[in-house]
Formats: sequence, structure tokens, C-alpha cells
Amino acid sequence: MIDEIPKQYSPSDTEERWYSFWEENNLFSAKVNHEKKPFTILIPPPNITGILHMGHALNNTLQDILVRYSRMRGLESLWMPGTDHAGIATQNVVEKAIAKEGFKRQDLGRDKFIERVWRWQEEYGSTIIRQLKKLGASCDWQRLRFTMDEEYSKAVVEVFLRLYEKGLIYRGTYIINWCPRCHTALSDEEAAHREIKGSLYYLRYPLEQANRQTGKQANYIVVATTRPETMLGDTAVAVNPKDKRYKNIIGKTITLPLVNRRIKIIADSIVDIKFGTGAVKVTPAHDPNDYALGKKHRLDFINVLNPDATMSELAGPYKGLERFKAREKIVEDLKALGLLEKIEPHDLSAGHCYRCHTIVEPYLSKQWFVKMGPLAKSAIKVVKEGKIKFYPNRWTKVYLNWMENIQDWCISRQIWWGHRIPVYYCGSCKEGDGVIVSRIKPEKCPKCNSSDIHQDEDVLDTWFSSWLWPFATFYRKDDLAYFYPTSTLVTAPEIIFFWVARMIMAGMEFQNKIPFKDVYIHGTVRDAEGKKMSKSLGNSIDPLEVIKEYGADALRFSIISITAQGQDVFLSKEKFEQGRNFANKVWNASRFILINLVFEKVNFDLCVFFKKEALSPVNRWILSRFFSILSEVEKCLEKYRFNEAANLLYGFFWHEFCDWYLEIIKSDIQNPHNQLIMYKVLEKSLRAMHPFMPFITEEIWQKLPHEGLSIMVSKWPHIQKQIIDKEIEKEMAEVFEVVSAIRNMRLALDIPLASLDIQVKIYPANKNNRLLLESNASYIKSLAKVKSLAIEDKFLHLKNEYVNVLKGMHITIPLTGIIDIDKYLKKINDKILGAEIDIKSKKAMLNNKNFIQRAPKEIIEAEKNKLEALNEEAKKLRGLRDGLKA
RNA sequence: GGGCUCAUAGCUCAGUUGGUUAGAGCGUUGCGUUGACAUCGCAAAGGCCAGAGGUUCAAGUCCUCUUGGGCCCACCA
Repeated sequence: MIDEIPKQYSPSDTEERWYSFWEENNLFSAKVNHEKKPFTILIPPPNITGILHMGHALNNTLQDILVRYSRMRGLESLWMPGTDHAGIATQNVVEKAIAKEGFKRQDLGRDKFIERVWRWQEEYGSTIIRQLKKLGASCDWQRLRFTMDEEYSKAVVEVFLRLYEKGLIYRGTYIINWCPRCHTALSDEEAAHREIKGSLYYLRYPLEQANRQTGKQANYIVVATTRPETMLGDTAVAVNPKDKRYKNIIGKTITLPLVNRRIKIIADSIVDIKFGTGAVKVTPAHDPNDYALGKKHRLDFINVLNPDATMSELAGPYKGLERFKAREKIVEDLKALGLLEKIEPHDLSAGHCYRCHTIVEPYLSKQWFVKMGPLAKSAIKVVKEGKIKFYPNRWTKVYLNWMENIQDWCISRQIWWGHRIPVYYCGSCKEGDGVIVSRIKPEKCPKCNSSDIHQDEDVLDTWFSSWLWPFATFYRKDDLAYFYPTSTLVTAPEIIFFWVARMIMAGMEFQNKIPFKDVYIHGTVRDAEGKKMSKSLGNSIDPLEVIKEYGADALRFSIISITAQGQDVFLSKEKFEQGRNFANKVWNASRFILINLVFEKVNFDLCVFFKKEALSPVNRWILSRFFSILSEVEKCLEKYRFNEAANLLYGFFWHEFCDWYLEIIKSDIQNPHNQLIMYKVLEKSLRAMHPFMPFITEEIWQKLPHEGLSIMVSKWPHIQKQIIDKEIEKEMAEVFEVVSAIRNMRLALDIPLASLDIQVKIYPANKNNRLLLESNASYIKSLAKVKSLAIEDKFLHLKNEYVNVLKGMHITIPLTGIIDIDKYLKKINDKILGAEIDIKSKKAMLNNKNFIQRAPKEIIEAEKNKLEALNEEAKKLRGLRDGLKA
């Protein structure tokens, strides 16, 4: 047997084998089963461009723990997997690929390009799925969904139509976030605000009348701006009506420099008197505030930018210049004209494209929007009523705050890859805007019968399909009825707005039911310095490398045990050693048991008739501890306290089961009770640890006597409450304290644990002590490696005995014949003397005024610390000496 | 401007509704190996729980403020 089981656990040998086994036996699949309650988790669909990173590893391990746990608890457990078509991200990747071949998507044309993306998706789109399997994810792969599946796409179109018919989708010209690199509109959420170091430019705008009337030096008004290039599109200057400085010039005209446009000075209370000069240039086509001002005061909207962020036709002499080049040039030109007052450094936050990190432009364009206010209402209600709960709870506030201030959602994207907007336009219709919203392309215009019909060129925001994920993934009605609402959503904080909030709105709007009951928000994975782990920063640890080196179980266990609820996770490679070491510990404890287990002796039926009274204290103790721990583990999992659950199992298995229990029964391992209990506790522990470490637990479980096909479909251990015995737990804890005390005494006396036999006498403090010691004497003897243990009636400190006091008990070791007392005492006394001499000299040093006054502080501090250490040492030695009676 | 979060052992962090002696991993020190495991065992050292005030019989935990990190949101021209 020993030869069969290697001393070290080798994950690579076992993981692939068991994963295939689970898949081949269909153990991941869930079906409608009205005998059982359902438990459903939807994977946050990774992008098809995605490659497994530590964030995924954490996210999916958490989900797998929940699913495996609930599966073992007898719930019909479905983990629905799938991928997201990730419009912009995927289009960017494929564009890069064809760029290597020397052409652009426009060269291919829309249809050919889309074909190309599909081919790319077939080849690379499931990379992350294969990687999730390496992690051990027990998803029902037969249900693998993709947001561009035909059925899924139908749902997207259906939803668009329903919202349109309800008047919740509209088209209009507004300022949106425009990414000049991706050439598309973005939603507010997709334009992530980041601090940038910018400048505040103070520009002089000449006043027309002043010039004429005085004929003197040009009189001007100074405006401050962070984006001087937009001045080309200015159509007013605004001041606060209460601002005394500008009271007299409201309504007057300015000649806009460089383009010589005549614009008015208007008054509006929105202007902050304290900011800049209190006068603000108004560019209605390039700023959301200015847009509002423009509407209110009926100003002109002049778009001076092209979609690629070069200056447009309307930028006059600057036409064609890139926006930042134009900025430089304009500042230069204004300076030359004496119209640049000053430039101040100014930090501001600007939107960045969440896909390519380019600074986005506020840009006036015609887009499709979803009216969010009406959708938010019931989504707010269900969270306020506690029907959906966030873990940790603090995210509730974040969610509600966003929902209560919700803005309309720009859903059209000027890219090709995605769900094309189901809107058609009649080319010859004279009435209205010619918009036809339809599930399929209409043959003829319903109004004028023209067949000159073309579809809207834009596609929908990727999140417009993702928000349907909780129900659109169920392609069969009975599945939807059974598995929806789902149970728990496990996700990261950064997508609460993108996804979680919108799913709740969609669930309420289209199913009239919440999409999930619990939302568990885990932390962000960071490196040792606290920076977010990301490919672009180059600080990421590749989970696949970790799996290769340490094993998937080690990765899973490590990452879980260091992830406190909702806190960020700080990772470094060494942290995976903890998981690897634990896996190895489990492996070797099992190896020991397998070597010593006589299979025939493990009578399964025997335990049914076991009364706990029949068992030895240590067997009662380990069973009680196991069930106590298990009940805590369950409580933790109910509350999504994964790390606590993992650490409880870790501590129990390693320190209680291995370090104490197995060590105790080693000497009597053939005893049938010990055989049975060590087997039982191991087997149950494996089941309890399986959700956390699926591979190694399966590997060992299969080697043990077992019933059933696989540990993953075995039952979660049932807590036998009558076996939990707090008395025995307390009693054994005290026994272990006595053992530790004796071990300490041996160490102090330099008596190695292995070599000499010692005889220990204990004088109990009271009756309870006596009972405790008497009934556990054999354990104490074997654990402390004591030859004999006598429980005495009366404490007498005899000659040549070393005494230690623990909770009123006197533990003594007679030293005659074991060590040479005189020699030992002399050694100790010498040490004490030596220490005292050192103390004396240190004290003298510290009492020396010259030293104190002249020596550097650090040195004095160090000397003080040395003195303290010496005092400690001497105290210990005296204790040792006083415990001895020579 | 609003909000959230963190500060506990040398390092990285746990510590649920207040309740005996504040824990773990790593690191350090000492001892230990032919008997499951050195990816190990037995021990040890190491904490004014950021600072100040308050509530309480009782505060690492609750309240207020201060200091110093991190994050999110907002129409900071």
C-alpha cells in the first residue's frame, strides 16, 4: 500500500482525470425536478476575448463553492455558464488581427467583417471556458450560452420592441460620450472618470462695443477653460446675474477670436461666481452643461470636431488638426494675439473609454436611449423591501444612490459587432421620421408602401443584451419557470451599475420577478503593493501558472482563505504555498489512514448502534469537534463568509484531526473503534472540504471505502447534534494543556522528546482535576512521551524534582537518574550569574550621564532594549532554578 | 462637493450581533527525522488593537472628532 501512494500530492496527475470523469458522467447537469428545490447561479459571462485572470479565479471559485455545496445539500443545482460577445472589445481585437494583414474593416465591408468575427469567436471564443474547467468549475456545460445565440438575440429584439412600444426607448440628439478611437458613442458608465493633470487656460475675449466707443486698448472679458480648442464652437459667454463685476456687460457682444464670430454675453445663475473668472465660455455642442445652456438660451450648436477627434469643417483654419494639436496651435495663436492671459496647472477628471482608455469627447450626436426612471422604480422597491439582499450590505446604499439618480441610457453603438438595432427607415416616406421598429425586416413601408427600406446602421450596447442574462439564458419555458428567479449572483463591485442594477430592472420589467435573491460582491484582486491586478500593468499572476505549479485546489483554497467578506484581495505567489501545503497535509493524513485502515474492520453498520458512551474520550472528542466545526462552517456559508468556513476546516483538519487525534490513536490504531472513527472523520471531512478543494477530495474519497459514484454527488455530512458534547471538548482541551505543559518542562530541561523516559507526578488541584487526569492518563503519557504518570494525593516538593504549576495543578518531574542535577543547576546558576553581570554593566552604562547625554538616541534605545531582554532571560532562568529542588 | 472603506504581532491580514487569556499564515529563535507528511512535528518570542474624547458593569468591536492610506459617485467651465 505504501508504495502505491506517493509521499507528495501531485495535482497535475489527478485534476484532469477527475474533471473528465465528472463531465463524462454528466454530474454537472441540472434538470427540472419538482421533487427538489432548485438552486441557480448564473455565471457573470466572461467576454469571448477574455483570458482567465485572478479576478475570474476568485469569482468562479466562490460560485463553484456555492454550487457544489448546495448540490451536496440535495438541491437541484444549476450553474449556468456562458460568454458575452463584448461588442467593442471583440471588434477591436479582430480589427487588430486584420490590421496585421494590412487592411481595415471598411475594406472588408460589414458582412465580411462580421463573418470574420464569427470565425474568430469559433476559434478563440471558448478559451476562457477551457480555463474555467481547469479551475474545477462545475457548470452545466451542455447549457453553454452566448449572448449572440439565435434564441438569445430574439430576446434582445423582443425587449427593444417592448420598451419602444411602451415609449421607453427614444431617439434624439444629445451630448454623449464619444470615443474617438473606437468611433462610437458610450454610455456614462463606459466612460470611466479618471484624474488627469491638465491646465486651466485664461482666454481674453474682446468686447465689441468697448472697442468702438473708447477706441482705446481693447477691453475684454476673461474666460477660463480646460479645453481651449472648443472655443471655436463657442456661441456665448455666460456670467452669473448676481456677479457685480459683469453686471454692466450682460447682453453685450464679443468678437470670438480666431474665427471672428459675434457672440453674446448671457446671464445664468448656473455659473459659479467663484470658479475661474466667473465668466464661462459656452460651447453647446461640446459640453453637457453648455448644451443645457444652449437649449435654454436658444444658442447655436456648432460642432467643431469630427468623429475621429480631428477638427471639423467648422473649425476654419484648424480643420483637420488632431484635437490636442489644435489645442496647442490655438493657445499659441491666442498668445501671439495677446489674448492669452495665463495658464494655470489644474487637475480635472475626464472620461476615458473603458475599452481603449482614450479620453472621450462630450459629443453632440443622434443616438438611441432608454428612459430609465420608470424602470428604476420597482428595482428600487425590491431592494428597499429586502427581497434582494447585498452582501456586504453596504453596497445596498451604493446601488440605491445610483438608482435614485439614474440617467437615461445611451444604447446605440457605432460599431458592427453586436445586435443590430431592430429599427428600419423608409427612404421615401415624407411623414414623420420614417422609423419602423420591427422584429424582422419589413418588405414595404407600412405607411407609403415603398420598398426603399434600410436598417439602422448601429448595434446595441453589449450590456443591452447582458441585462437579460438571468432569464434570456433559459431557452425553454419549463426551465425558466423552475430555475428563475435565480439564487445568488456573485460578482465584482465595478459592475454593479453596468450589470447588476440593470438586471434587476430587466427582471422586474420583463418577468415581473426579481432576477436573484442575493448579490454577493467580492473584492478586487490586487498585487502585493495594492495595485489592481491587470494585464496592462503587467503585475498579474496567471492563474493557469499557479494551477500548474501548485494545483487548482491550492489556488482555490488559498484565494478563498485570504478573502474576507467584501475586502480586496492582496495576492502574491507565496500565498499559494498555504493551499499547496494544506493539500499535501490532507494527502498525507489520508495516506496514513489508508496504510493503517483494515477495510474489513470498518463495519459500516456498526456506527448505527454506536452509543457515544461506548467510545473512548478521544473518539468522542473528535466526533464532537467535527460536528461543532461543521455547524459553524454551515453558518458561515449561509452568510457568505467563505474565508471563515475555509479556515475553520483548515484548523480542524490540520491541528485537531492530524496533530492531536491521529497522534493519540497512533499507538492503538488497530482498535476497531479507532479504525471506524478515523475513517468516519476523514471521510466526512473530505465531503465537507469538497466544495473548496474538489479534486484532491475526490481522489482520496475514491480510494476510501465509499458509497456512490463520486464525492461531488455524495451528501453533505449531516450534523448529528446528539454527538456534539461541549463537556468532552472542554475536558480534552484541558488535557492538551497538561501535555503542552509537560512538553515545555522537558524542553526547559533539555530532555529530548524522543530519547529519555521520564516519570511525571501530578498533584491535582481538586476533584474534577483528579477525574480528568485519571481518565486521560494514557493520552497524556503517550503525547508527552512519559514513561509513567502518577496522580498523587498531596503536593510535596521533593529533592531533585522540577515543578511547574498549571491552574492549581502541580506537575513534577523527578530528575534523579535522568539528568545530572548538580551539573544542570550549576549550568543554570552560571547562566544566571552571567546574565546578572551583563545586567549590572548595562545598568551602569545607562546610569552614566555622559553616555545618556552624548550617545545617539538609537544607541541608547538599543541598550535599553538589551537590558530588558537580559532581565527577561534572568527571570526565566530563576524560575527554572526555583522549580528545581536540589 | 457627497459617500464608502481601511489602520490589530516584524510582514500580509482575520476577528458576525459589544462579553473570559485578541487569532491565522508567513517570517524569526530553539529543539526534533528509519515508522503519514521537512510542503513536517514540538515549543518560544512578538500586540497601549492609529490618536483623542464619549456611551456602557464591560469597547479592537458602538458614537463623535483628528491623522494618514485606498476606492466610488457628481453637470470642478
